[in-house]
Amino acid sequence: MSHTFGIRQAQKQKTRQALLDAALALLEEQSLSSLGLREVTRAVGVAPTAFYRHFRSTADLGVALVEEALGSLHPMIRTTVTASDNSEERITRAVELIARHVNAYPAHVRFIARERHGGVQPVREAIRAQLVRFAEEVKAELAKDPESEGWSDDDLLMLAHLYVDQMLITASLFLEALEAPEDERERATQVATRQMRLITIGRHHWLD
Amino acid sequence: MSHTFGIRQAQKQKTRQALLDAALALLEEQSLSSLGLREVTRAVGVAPTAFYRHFRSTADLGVALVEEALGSLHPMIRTTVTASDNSEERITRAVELIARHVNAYPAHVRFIARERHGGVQPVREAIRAQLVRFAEEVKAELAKDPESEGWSDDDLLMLAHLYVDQMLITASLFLEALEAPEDERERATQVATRQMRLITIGRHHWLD
DNA sequence: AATTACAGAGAACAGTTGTTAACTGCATGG
DNA sequence: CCATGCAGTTAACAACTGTTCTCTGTAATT
Repeated sequence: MSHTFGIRQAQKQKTRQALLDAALALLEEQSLSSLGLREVTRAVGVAPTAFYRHFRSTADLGVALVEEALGSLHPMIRTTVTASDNSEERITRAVELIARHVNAYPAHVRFIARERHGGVQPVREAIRAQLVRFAEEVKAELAKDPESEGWSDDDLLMLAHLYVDQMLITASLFLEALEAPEDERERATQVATRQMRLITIGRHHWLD
Repeated sequence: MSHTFGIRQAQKQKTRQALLDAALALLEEQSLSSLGLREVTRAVGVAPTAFYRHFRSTADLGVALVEEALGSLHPMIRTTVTASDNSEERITRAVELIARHVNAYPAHVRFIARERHGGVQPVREAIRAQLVRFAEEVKAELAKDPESEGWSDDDLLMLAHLYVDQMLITASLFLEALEAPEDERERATQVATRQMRLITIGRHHWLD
């Protein structure tokens, strides 16, 4: 589908992306449920009616933003949990990776954190579905680890969700400290690392 | 201040509360940043301009809602962490307490979860400040526990924040399952309990 | 070369919004 | 008992919203 890219299709996708970018920028200071269609088109510089050529409504645009934002988050989560010899090293690497991602895509992270419990139901559901997929991937990755021997499927999924939620909390923590002085960001890193470590310790002794 | 309650003051507080209640109800299907002043007054049945007698803006009303919502959450959190002999029993009691609170004040819980990362800065900050206070209380309660011997202040606070965040996650999980069939709510309880248990295990072995 | 498809523009609509001003009625304090 | 304070009303404003319909230019198809 859509393998043939004429000038036409290219231009359409270009303004579509411009609408998504403008919306994401506007959403730094408000929620999706208050984002106006005209507001977005005005920021892009196109007529309000052009919006309908790409999205049914701002809620529809929001769902598209979920795909974009969590699409970019996808590789991060997988790498985070990938097994390595030293588990302490894995933790610090994971936290650093999250910090790096927040620095690279702050608007995406903010959008997900904000709209996960936001006022637009289709968007909430889209985020929830993606997070469930993430948790399943994390579970599969955890299952490979020899440390997961004797774990039930339910417990693995429970731990996976705990990790996913903890990642979001950490990302949101870094986001709040984005423009803060260096020492506060360092403090955030320390807290996140220790929380992750405590969870990992709990994982080690789960089967006692 | 305001110990003398004439008929006048009583009526004022009555409509003020009516505005808060109406706003909270309207916020079940949208975010605060899209809540209109007229929308609220219409729901209460007063003139739009009456709004200004109580709040400067809807953001101001939001801050007031934070106090109300987290005021009712306050006793819950304290009881949750209160020490008891059996730590397993403490966990199930805590989870049950959260479930009970969500059932009793679903709108409050939804509001906090939604606006914690929402689009209105003063409200975000108010929630953050309250959660910091909660974490400090939890830390103080944890410090009393003989199990906290040898823990640094930083680590106690780190654990306290982990507990507070986990409570919010659990509350939000119960909220999503509020009108779901019984078996899904039971599953939510199981997941929440086991996550809490894993954290507690990590806490037990922290000083190894 | 002629025809079609379609992204985007333009204008107009009914309805909504926040905010200001001047008012009314009544509980309160002197 | 009278004067003041103030919660709530009424009316009006300019600005904004989402949506519909009609139109235009041009890339794609035949």
